[in-house]
Amino acid sequence: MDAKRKKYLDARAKVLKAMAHPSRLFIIEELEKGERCVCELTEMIGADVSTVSKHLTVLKQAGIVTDDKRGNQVFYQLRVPCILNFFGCVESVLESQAQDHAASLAVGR
Amino acid sequence: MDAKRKKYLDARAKVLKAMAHPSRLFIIEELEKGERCVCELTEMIGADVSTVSKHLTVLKQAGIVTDDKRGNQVFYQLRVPCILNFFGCVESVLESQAQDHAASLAVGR
DNA sequence: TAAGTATTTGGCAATATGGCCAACAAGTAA
DNA sequence: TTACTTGTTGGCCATATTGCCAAATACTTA
Repeated sequence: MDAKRKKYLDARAKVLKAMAHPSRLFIIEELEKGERCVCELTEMIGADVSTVSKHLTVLKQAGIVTDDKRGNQVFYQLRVPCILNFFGCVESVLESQAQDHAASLAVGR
Repeated sequence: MDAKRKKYLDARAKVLKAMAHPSRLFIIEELEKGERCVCELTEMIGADVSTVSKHLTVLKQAGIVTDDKRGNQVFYQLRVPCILNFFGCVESVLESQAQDHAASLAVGR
């Protein structure tokens, strides 16, 4: 694997890694509906504000969201609108797992 | 966030997490072309066989690949053919980052 | 059976992640 | 100014990840 290929893979892995956490997926899905301030997301997630803020930093550094401070609050928004189409394939993976599980139950394994 | 939503997010995060590593992305891209044995992947990645084997275990447990032992060798294949379409959006994120970077250079920031 | 090849597993060390609390920064309002 | 609200940052701890080596397992072939 040459250096160019490695760089390509590193960049893509970084974006996926930023998405690969339940709270961060939640944030992404929520921002699909429109911008949200940190306090709203914190309320919905039910973790400490500092925790949510750090998740948002991860998403921002990965280039997935941008922020906009207005008065007291900071509003986050999705930077790339397609981000959720992205999940069609994750669904397929999950569905095929479910099928396997059903099949193994039927066979009695 | 209710229990059902949490379960949904956990399942999707798990699949993304399994993909979020350069060597595992490499494996996924390589398997798009057809099945490969562990020794071929190891050769291409240039890490220890045991390391590659563990990456494959991660992908298998996430439901992304399946394995098939034939004789001495174990061949891995993608379980879900769409897995690479999946990357259109990652590309968008990376491109928008690149644009920002170019813009900030132009402005002299 | 003995030796060789392919792969997985266990163990360990280094590093990264996630989440909480406390402290700080910035804005608003009394 | 003082007090309050919203967010971010630093510190700390528990846990997870990654990667290597060594050992074990499974097949094949001499």
